[in-house]
Amino acid sequence: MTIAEGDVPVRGGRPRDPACDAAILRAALDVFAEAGYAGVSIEGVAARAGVGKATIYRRYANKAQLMADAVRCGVYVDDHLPDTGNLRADLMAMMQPLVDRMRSEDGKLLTAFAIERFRDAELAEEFDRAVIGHKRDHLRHLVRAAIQRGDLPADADVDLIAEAAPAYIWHHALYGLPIADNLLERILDLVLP
Amino acid sequence: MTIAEGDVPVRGGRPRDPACDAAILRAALDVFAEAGYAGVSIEGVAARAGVGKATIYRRYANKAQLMADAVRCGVYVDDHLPDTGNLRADLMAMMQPLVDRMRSEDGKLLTAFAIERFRDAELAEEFDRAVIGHKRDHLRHLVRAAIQRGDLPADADVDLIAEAAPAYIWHHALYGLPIADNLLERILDLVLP
Amino acid sequence: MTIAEGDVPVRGGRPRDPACDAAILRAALDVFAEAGYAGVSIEGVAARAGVGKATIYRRYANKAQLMADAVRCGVYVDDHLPDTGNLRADLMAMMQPLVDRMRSEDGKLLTAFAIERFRDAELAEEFDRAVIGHKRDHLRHLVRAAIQRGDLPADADVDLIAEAAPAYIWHHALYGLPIADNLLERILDLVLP
Amino acid sequence: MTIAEGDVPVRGGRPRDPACDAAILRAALDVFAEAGYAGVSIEGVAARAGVGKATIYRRYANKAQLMADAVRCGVYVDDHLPDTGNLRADLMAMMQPLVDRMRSEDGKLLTAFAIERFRDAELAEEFDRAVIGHKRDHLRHLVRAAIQRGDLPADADVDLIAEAAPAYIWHHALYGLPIADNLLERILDLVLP
DNA sequence: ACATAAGCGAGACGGTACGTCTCGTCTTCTG
DNA sequence: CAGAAGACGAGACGTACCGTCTCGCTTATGT
Repeated sequence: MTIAEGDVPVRGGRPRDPACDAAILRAALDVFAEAGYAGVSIEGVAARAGVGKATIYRRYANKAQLMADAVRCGVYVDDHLPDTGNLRADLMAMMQPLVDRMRSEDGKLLTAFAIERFRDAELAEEFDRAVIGHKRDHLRHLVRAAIQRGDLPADADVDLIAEAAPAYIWHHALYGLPIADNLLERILDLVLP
Repeated sequence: MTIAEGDVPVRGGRPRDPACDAAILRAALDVFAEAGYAGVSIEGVAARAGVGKATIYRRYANKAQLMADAVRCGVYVDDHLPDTGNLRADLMAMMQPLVDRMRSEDGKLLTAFAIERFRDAELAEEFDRAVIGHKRDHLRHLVRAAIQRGDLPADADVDLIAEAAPAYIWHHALYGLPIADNLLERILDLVLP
Repeated sequence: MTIAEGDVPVRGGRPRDPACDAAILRAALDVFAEAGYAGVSIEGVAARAGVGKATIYRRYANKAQLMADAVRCGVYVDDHLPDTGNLRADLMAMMQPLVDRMRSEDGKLLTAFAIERFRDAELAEEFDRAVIGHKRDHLRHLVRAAIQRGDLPADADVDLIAEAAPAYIWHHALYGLPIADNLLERILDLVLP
Repeated sequence: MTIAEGDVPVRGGRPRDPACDAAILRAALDVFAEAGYAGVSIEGVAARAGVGKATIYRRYANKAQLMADAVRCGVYVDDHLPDTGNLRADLMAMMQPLVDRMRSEDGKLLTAFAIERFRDAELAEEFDRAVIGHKRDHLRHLVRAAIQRGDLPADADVDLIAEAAPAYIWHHALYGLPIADNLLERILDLVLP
């Protein structure tokens, strides 16, 4: 499940070359890391990947979709959506990988991409659809389930609790505040009873 | 301090037409509001401003500089730093104006400016020094004072409480989440006891 | 052999569209005839031809090359280089078409182009390389062969005899002297024994 | 009669600075010599002359007029019309000065002037009336006189013989062919018996 | 003597065109 | 049929000049 549109195993004909998939994503991330989003061009990615332009356009409708998928596959891949019945543990499991990645070398890449995401409505939409959306939904689901269980009061603010970790983490990243190892724990200490 | 390069009034030659300065910035902001950053083109701005392209390039080296200045000029900031001894009231007084503007037409502009701030280290530094910095400091000061007064427990997480409102507000703005009228109250309900 | 650079059919890739070749040359000549060389702009030609600018620049490096080829293909095409062993007949066969064209409506166009050729070193070079050069060479070759055969004395002035027709014809055209039907015959009567 | 519009010493105001006239023409000719007609720009000439653009536009409406005047001022003509009864000697005496100047530094200038002459009907008429016209007439007169004397056969082609030297010389100049020292002699050898 | 009027260097102004680049689509050929 | 190669129409990029228009100054003349 690497390619956004899922695999379309059309019948007949030569199958898509998985080596191309990889080469394209690899090249896209490399170029982005070197030159920023504005410096990415489909032609450049194609050349670097040793691939024809059509081979990219056969997979992605445009640059935004390509980059959204590249970032997802390259640095965002933990698609684990835990649901153990322990809200705090589930939130930790979901968000700690993001904190870790933000503290690593990938942090800068991720932040740079996020910023581009804000500038380009198309890119934002693609990325939210492909990567962020169902995580956000799951966060809300976890909080609501906790209320149902009685672990949170009935009038708890579902949205704010669910968004707490992303909001604080990105706020730190964007404003260059240090992201401590225990940042996530402190956030949850603050917003969970 | 409107135009990026400062005023270089060199002597000799016809002076720059201030009406052009205004028309360019006005047009840049208009186009931006309609089409987003990616939708801004120098040619479009020039046409809309009724100005030659050279008249823009005489002032700005490229789109990035133009938009940085446009958005900077389109953003004003008020500077009220209340300190009444009531933490919740002070935080409300400080942050509600930001919420209000975010909900107004200016919201897009403010958000755009923030994004540019993230991209441009120089802009970031200048802006933090001139506008953000002492607000952030004051927020921390208010929280610490509340602890001192015993209004907050001694082990309260100063940084997270102080940053709560900005973090949530910008998070909502950047991710396009609706900013409700009572957003600030809900945030304070969550992070203050 | 319409396009200057010869056909470079490299393998792979979509081949150049011959319809574009034609549309471009047609449009270039039309615009030139209407507005003169100075009035020709690549953008105008592209628009008139219903073609992207890049499609022209893919074929010609600049306006000079385009116009050189356009004139060659449009009004200069008789690439017949006769060599029958009869000097006078060969010279007649080579040059009479030019005289005829000079006497026709195309004459003005041709003259206008020649003048531009003189003003623009780049255009001159392009045109000589693509159109004039091998004709000039062939003229010299014919005269030398005639000397070899003994049809001309051994000390005949190869260059002047070879250039006689072009020199007189262009002289008449440029100075607005009437170009008589039998001009070429009179020239050859004068310079051939 | 140096400046196109003649001198209009209207009353009042500061008079035109003759030093500017000179500097402009000087610079125009210099730039022309270095970069050719197409390489001349008013801005370049102004800069080289140390003069504002308006100071040029006050004198000439556009580049064509500037260059026409520049080249006109750079060209002088001598007016010796010999008639000794020796056709060959007279033709030599009339045309050798032109050959000599064509071989000198002035050659480019003369050629440039001729080209401008072809483009500008007004300039052409003026120049033919003032300079070329009676020379052309005199050439014909000399040839006809030679026929009368029996030095040329009765059916000699007056026009072609009379135009031979100008035609060949200008042909060489315009096409960049080398103009040899003995070019004129060779021409006369060819067209005179 | 001093207002009037124009010339002057400098350079901004609204434009046009340049030649380059990338976009996303479309053909053709090769494996 | 997938893939590489690359042509295609479209249109923005940043640059260079065009010819016009202020600026603040200088330089003669005509009262």
